[in-house]
Amino acid sequence: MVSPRYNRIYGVVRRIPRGRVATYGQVAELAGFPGQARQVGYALRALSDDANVPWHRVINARGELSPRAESTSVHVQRALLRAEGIRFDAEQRVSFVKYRWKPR
DNA sequence: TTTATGGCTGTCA
DNA sequence: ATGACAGCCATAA
Repeated sequence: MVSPRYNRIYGVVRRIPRGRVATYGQVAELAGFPGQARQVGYALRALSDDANVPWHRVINARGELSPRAESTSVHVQRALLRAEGIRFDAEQRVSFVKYRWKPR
């Protein structure tokens, strides 16, 4: 059994459409925990592999992928995003103007 | 209970 | 543009 906030966070992440990205802060806010972006990171970190959550669509406020314990994960994440049609610039950053998820 | 550590973020030098 | 700092607070030990 997981804590309610985690479920809340997972729910928000699941709403991110394909080909779009959201920041940790944004997810935190939508989940009802403004300013707690870090907790979002923890929630995603604790996420099991078989869980149906597109964790790769969540990136940091700079438009970059957040490095995790596993150094390979960044590489994987980037591959997943590109597979969804998201482009990276020379700095390996995502354009929020184009891909930022705008929930209504 | 106290400490240390984080897949973050905004501000300032 | 890059680096340092300070808040947010849940987990693990």
